[in-house]
This record gives sequence, C-alpha cells and structure tokens, in this order.
Amino acid sequence: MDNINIKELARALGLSTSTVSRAFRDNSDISKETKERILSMAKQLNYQPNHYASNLREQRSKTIAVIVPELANNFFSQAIHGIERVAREKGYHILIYATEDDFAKEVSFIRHLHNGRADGIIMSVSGEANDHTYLNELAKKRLPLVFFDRVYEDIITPRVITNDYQSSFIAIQHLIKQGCKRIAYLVINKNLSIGKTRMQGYIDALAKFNIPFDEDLIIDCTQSYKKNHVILKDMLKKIKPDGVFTSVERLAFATYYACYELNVNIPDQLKVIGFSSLEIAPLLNPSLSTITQPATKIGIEAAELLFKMLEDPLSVDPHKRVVLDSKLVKRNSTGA
Amino acid sequence: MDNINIKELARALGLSTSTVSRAFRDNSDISKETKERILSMAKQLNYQPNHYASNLREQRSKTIAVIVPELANNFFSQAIHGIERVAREKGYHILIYATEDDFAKEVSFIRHLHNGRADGIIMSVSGEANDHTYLNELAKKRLPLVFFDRVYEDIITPRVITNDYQSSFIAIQHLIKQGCKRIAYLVINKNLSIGKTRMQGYIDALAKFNIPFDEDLIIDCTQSYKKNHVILKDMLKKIKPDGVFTSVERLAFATYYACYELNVNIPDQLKVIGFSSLEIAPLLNPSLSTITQPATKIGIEAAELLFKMLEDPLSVDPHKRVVLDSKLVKRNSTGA
DNA sequence: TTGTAGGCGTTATCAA
DNA sequence: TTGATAACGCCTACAA
Repeated sequence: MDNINIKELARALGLSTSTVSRAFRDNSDISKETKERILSMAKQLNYQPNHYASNLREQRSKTIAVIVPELANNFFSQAIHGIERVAREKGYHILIYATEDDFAKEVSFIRHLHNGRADGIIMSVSGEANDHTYLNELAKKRLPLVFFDRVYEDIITPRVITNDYQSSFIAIQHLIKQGCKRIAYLVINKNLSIGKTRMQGYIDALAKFNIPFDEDLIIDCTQSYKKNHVILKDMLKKIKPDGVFTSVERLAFATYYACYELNVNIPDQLKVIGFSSLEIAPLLNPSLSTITQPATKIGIEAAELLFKMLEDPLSVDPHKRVVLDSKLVKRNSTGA
Repeated sequence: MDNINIKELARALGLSTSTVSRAFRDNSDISKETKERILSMAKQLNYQPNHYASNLREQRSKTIAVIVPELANNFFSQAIHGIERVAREKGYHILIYATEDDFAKEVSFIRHLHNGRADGIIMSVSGEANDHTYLNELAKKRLPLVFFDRVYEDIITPRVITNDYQSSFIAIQHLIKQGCKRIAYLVINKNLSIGKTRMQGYIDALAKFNIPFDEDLIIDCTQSYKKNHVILKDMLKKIKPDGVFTSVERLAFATYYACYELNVNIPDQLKVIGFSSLEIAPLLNPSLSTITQPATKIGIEAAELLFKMLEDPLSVDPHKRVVLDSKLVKRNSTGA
C-alpha cells in the first residue's frame, strides 16, 4: 500500500507494465475496455506516476523556475501569481528562487538549473554590474529564458518590460506641472539599466521644461533600510528638494518615514511620486501618487512567452520585447 | 557539449562512471588526486548531475512543496521568504502552489504531490468546511506535512501557529479601553477554526468587561472585494459600530475604503484594529493599529520542523504545536 | 582505490 | 491490442 508503482498496478490487473503505461498516454493504441479497467484500478489504489522516472525518461520536467530579487514586494508577488496561473493551466509546476539581490545567489541558482530540474526559466535579474556570460550556457542546454522587468541588456533573450522611459517622463512632467523645480531622483543602483532608463525619462522631462539637471539631486540609495533612512533625512535637510521621484516602491515608503520624522509636509513642502504596485496606495497618508506597473499581466505575458518557446523554440525571436504600459495615478502626495 | 552526463565525463577522463560518481559524494572512498581531477574537469565541462536521475535512484527529491491560499498577501509572502531561506541552507528547493482559497485546487495539488515530486509539504489550508481525510493518505506515503497559521484541527500533524486567542483578547481589551462599546468583528468565514479562535478571544474580552455579545456585530465577509465593500458600507450605516476588529488584513483595508466613502472619521467615530503583517501600517491614514504576526519566523519554524521530520520522522510528535506570539501595536486608528 | 553490473519507475520500440 | 525489452542518468553493492 505504500508506494504503488506501475509494476504493482500491472500485477494487480494481470497486465504488463507497458499496457498500463499506455492507459495514461492518450495517443497509444489500447482498447477502451482495458483502459477503463486500468484507470479505475489506478484510482482505487491511488496510483500516481512517478514524476522523476517520467522526467528521466522523457527528458523534461514540466517545471519552470522563477527567479526574483525579493519575495516580500508587491510587484514580484503579483508577477509570480500571474506566472503561477499560466503554469497551472498548462500543467506545469513552478520553482521559486529569491536572490535577495545577491548576484552570487543568482549565478548559483542558474547553475543548479543546468541539471534538467526545470524546462525553462523566468527571471528578474539582480546583478547588472557583473559578467552575464554564464547565461549564455543556458542556450547550449536548450533551456529557454525569459526576462521580466529587470533585465540584462547585453543578453539576447525575450523579455517583458514596461514603458519605463515614458512613465518616468510623464511622472516628472506631472511633478513640474504641480510646481516642483528641484526634483530628486531616488534610485537603488543607478547603474542598473532599469534605473538608467527611468533616469533618462527624468532628465529629458526636465530638459523639456528648461529645468537644469543637477547631479546632486540623483540620490543613490542602498539595500539597507537603515542606511537609506539616514541618506534620505540627510537629503531632505541639505538638498532641500521640492519633489521626489522614486524608482522603486520602498524608497517612497522610506521618504514618507523621513518626512514624518522631520515634519516635512507632503505634499505642501515636498511632492512624492514613485513606481509602485501597492494596492493600498490610496490609503497612505497622504495617498501616494504612483506609476503602477501591470504586475500580474507582466507575469502572465512572461509565462506565455516561455511556453511558446517551449512548444517551438524557433517561434519566438530572441530579440522579442513585450512592452506593457504602466499607468500614472495622481493622488494627494503630489497635491493632485 | 550539449547535455553532458556522467558517462561522457568519465570517458573524457578515462575513468569509470562509478569513480566519477564517487567524486561528488563525500563518504565514498576515492583518492584525493582523482577526485580533484574529476571535479576540475566537471567544472570545465560545466557538468551538473541530473537531478531526476538522482532522485529516481535515491527516492527523494530534495524539494519541499509550499501550499498557500494566496501569494499577494504580506503574511504569506513573508512566510514563504522564511521557508525559502531555511530550504536553501539545507540545499532544498521549494515548489510553490497558490490555491486561491479554492479547496478543489488544494486537493488537486496534494494529489499531485503523491508522486514523489516533493519530500515534504508545508501548507496553510483553504478548505475548512470540507472532508480532510485525503490528507491521511500522505502519512502512508511517508510524506511529512506541517501546517502553519491556517490549520485543520481534525488532522493530526505538526503545526506552527500564533496565539490567536490571546491576541484577539488583548486587541479587544485595547478597543474597550479606548472607549468602544459596540465592536464589530469582521471575518472571512466564521466557521474556519482560525476565525473561531479569534472570535472566542473577542467574546471573552467582551464578557470580561460586561459588554453583552451581539450576534449582529459578527460580520461574515466574502472573498470578493466588491461584495465586501457593499457589506461594510451597509454595516457602517445600519449597525453603527464604534470599533472594528478584523481577522484578516484586507478587511481592515476594506474598512478604511468604506469609511473614506462615507466620511466616517477614524478613530473619532470608529476605531479599527486588525491582524496584519503590513510593514507600512504606520504610513496609513490614519496609521493602523495591528496585531502583527511574526510571519517570517513562522515560515522558518515550519521549515525547521519539516526538516526535522525528514531527518527522523519519529523525532517529532505529530501533536506538536509551535505557538508563536503576535504583537499588539497601538497606532492612531485606535486613537492611541 | 577503481571498475562492473543492476536497478530506481517510466516510456518507446519492436515483436507477437 | 498487448507484452518483452532496452534505455533515460545516476548510485551502490560487490568484485577486482
């Protein structure tokens, strides 16, 4: 009764293992009668085909790996949710890996995946300022890879991103129209492509309104909550911006905390807007103006792209870029 | 160069597959010299042992499955984060399944896992009002199971929970001390054990202060955001409570939205407190008083319990209950 | 210390 | 339509 396998099932029915195996595959020839007999007995004994044996035999795992920088982040948990939905529909399972923004972990995860553990990978990257050639080995193993949101520009593989440049441009334009003249740009790592793209929108929007670009207003933050808190309080006191544009959600929260502590009024003294997928942005004090990315949609699109590659690798151009639109939502933090 | 296996690696080195295999296992006898030669060649050829072949041979997957009701929820993403950390340390991978509070999906996931796909399961359940005997089959397959947070009382298996009764009691006591006399209890499904336990704390706290229990103040909400919005607005208008205690995070948000719409001032006209793992509760308008569960810690404890069972099934009493303390954090929504 | 051989559970090929 | 058999890649007795 313990671990029933195809052999025992066959014996219980007085059939061979190959016949039993056929009952679970649609294409093979088998009489309806025996098939039903097998399936009913399988149900009765609660037989489940061993996944690892099938995988070994069929050389695929019906599993996709999802690698993200962090899990406790609305954007990524929503994206994973989207991926999970598509995967389940296709009968695939998903493995989750969180790099905690550690490039070494990313490399280690990817290396692990070379062993046939997953049939494909969906990843939002962590280590922009490094050598990414280790990813090229994946192609050799025919392990399809799809990037989403945070990508490596020097690796050619399909990707799902949002219109970061335009979104930033529009956000900054909004701040300027609300009267801001000294807008700080808060970024975790300004060398990351996603940070750069978003910064370019910032720069160009300033230019459009003839506001000079000031290097001091680019604030490079860290992974550490505590350090950021110091950096931001320092910024508020010394740089005295009248607007803040944050490239990631948690920097907006950090700005709020700093303002609370220094009694800086949002939006009167400082207007704040940021990229964020937070569903309760309207409940913040003040409600937070956001550039909202369609996180779940991004996950769904990335998964669908990956499945297309799995079905036919040639059907997807490696240069494929799916660009989804983010949405500017004006709320009280920008005095709207 | 494509998919290198142990055989090719052996040939490249002029060795047998068994010798090569030994190089990757610590215990076996092998000369240091050959071992190093093998490992360096393995690195050079980027050899990774095929996971499925090993699993098939060793009859275990070095993978644990995590089943949760939802992913887009701070509590669960933090818990998963904790599980992931422990699993990675142990060299395990984690498979994620989201039931979306659908009992049928839960059953289907569990059934899938009978096939050796995972060595153990960590689950927060979705289908209280159903037959749970399907879970008993897991024991037969020697698939250890650990519950966390949302559990089935009728299934005997180790669990990690929080002191829900006390937390509710203290929360209600806090509301009463802040002057509340008509406290509504918002619950998703009052028949769920977790809802019941939390409600008992509510009832007993009322009793302690000689406040009569009023059935009308128990508000049974739904999974649907829209329906809840209607229910809550209705409640505010008709039942007119002066305090609200929510058993899950999102009902607190829903209460805020309803109050905003009806211009009910929190905390002057209505005090609100709820179970929530939201890290930015201080940033809400008004800042939200919470009963904060140690989500990450819960995940870590659950994972450690599971690994103990994997190492020695007899070392863990099936009746084991790890009870962690939640923390009452008083903020402005209760006028503190 | 190293090699040989058999089997983990499944599926595909071939023969009956 | 069904059965025997080999193979997927790895690990481990056992033999050398």
